[in-house]
Amino acid sequence: MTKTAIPAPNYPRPLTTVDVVIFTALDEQLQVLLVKRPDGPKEPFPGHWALPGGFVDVDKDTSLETCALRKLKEKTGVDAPYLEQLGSWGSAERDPRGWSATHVYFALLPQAAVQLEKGANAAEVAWHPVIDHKVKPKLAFDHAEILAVAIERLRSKSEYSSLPAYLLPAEFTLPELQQAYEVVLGRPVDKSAFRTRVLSAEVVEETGDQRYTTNRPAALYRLKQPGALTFFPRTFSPRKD
Amino acid sequence: MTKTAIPAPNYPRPLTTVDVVIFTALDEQLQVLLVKRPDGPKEPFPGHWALPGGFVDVDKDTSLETCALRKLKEKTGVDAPYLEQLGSWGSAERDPRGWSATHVYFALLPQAAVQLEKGANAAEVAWHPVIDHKVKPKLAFDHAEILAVAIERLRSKSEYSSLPAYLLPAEFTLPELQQAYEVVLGRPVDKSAFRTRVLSAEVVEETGDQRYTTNRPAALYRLKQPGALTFFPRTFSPRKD
DNA sequence: TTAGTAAGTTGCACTGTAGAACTAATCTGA
DNA sequence: TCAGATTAGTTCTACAGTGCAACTTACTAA
Repeated sequence: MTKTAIPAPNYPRPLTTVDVVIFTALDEQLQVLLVKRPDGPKEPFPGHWALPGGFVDVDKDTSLETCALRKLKEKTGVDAPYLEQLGSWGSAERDPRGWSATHVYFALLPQAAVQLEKGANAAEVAWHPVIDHKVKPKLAFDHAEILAVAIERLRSKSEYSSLPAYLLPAEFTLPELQQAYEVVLGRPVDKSAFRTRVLSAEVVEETGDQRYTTNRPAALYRLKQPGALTFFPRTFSPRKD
Repeated sequence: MTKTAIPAPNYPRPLTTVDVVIFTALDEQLQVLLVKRPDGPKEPFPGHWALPGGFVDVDKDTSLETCALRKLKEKTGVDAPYLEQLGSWGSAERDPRGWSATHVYFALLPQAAVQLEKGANAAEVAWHPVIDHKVKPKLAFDHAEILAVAIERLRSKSEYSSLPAYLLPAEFTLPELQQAYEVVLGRPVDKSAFRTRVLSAEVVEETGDQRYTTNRPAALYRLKQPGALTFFPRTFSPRKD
């Protein structure tokens, strides 16, 4: 409490939680991080898979976003190169412990960066492939609905922005970036159109190095504005003036 | 409490509120509905203008969205033809009464439908023109930041969707719709490109009637899918197959 | 009947994409 | 050392959607 504090009215308060939808690209598939909920008679959805998250700690967390970053770091051990708010879900019924509202964030991670934390109070943590806007296991709470919205947001935003680049490490080749788009969008993308789009939008810049694999080497690029999204030109396109 | 209820952990809980950003077009300007906060020593931001909103009532409100609809109706007396979640803001500092999280919705209304409620517990309620992503008065809490995000969302979504149509009554002419876009986007829009866009995207359908004013009458249209958004074709355009 | 005004159409240049066919650089195995 | 396979990257053409300007149409008002 600060010294300017004003007493709050005494209404009953909903439970406040934060959940994070964490995406990565692995085995040429879009995958999402899930945790297994603990067993026990007083636990909601015991043994179900769920999105990582939990209660806001009004002492530890100064804001919803720092709370999301904390939960992300607890499960993956990394800071996400991209974190965005997805929305919030709240109702009397979604949690058997009472009226609850959850604030959902989604993050994109390069697979290489991640070392899943299985120690301590972390229950089982695993990547699950996203197939047809869903994962295989039945999820706890309303997390299946939340996940579907997250996937839809990721897909639609990838149609006109640099978002899928955050599934890759800081340096990548254009064919790798194209594949990230294809994994997210779930369809092939034309090579030449893709290259002109990305290069003319000035999304990336060359590092000067090349990646040598089994065939012709590919030029390496990095994002011009790491952490930010670049948008491709849209309709109602800008006038000349 | 339902009979399947599970006891909730005893953490201290943040305050939970819902705010609504209500837009309309009036006098060829984008305008937003604001309410004046009550005066009093135990009131935060006394006398400041603020977005309409307030605490979630865990007895009256079954979900965040019904709570938003309730607050909308309290201030305007109407059901909004369009309501969408904008996001949530939560931190230890944003409200002097303690750690609070607000869930923000935004709504679009035709001016004609609205009759501002000034009676009862409603304080002063008024439309304020949006100029340069801001309103004139200094707003309470972090509402200036929230409003800026709402305006930005409205603008960017209007670039590629039928969103501005919800600023108009159910029946409208194409020049009226074009003007709604111009008010929201803050720039002129080419007439012929606009018409081909709107008509080929099948956003609207003719009612068969015409609006007679002082000159050549204009054909009346209505939305083909009232309540839903239609999107214009975007980049990475669909393949032929 | 004519002038004025707003609704609606037409034609052309320009931009960005889809698609396919091409060239370039490397590795592998004979 | 050279041929074939493979992946990186380029070029060319057709086409769709837009920006812009000039045009036609339908009404009102004097």
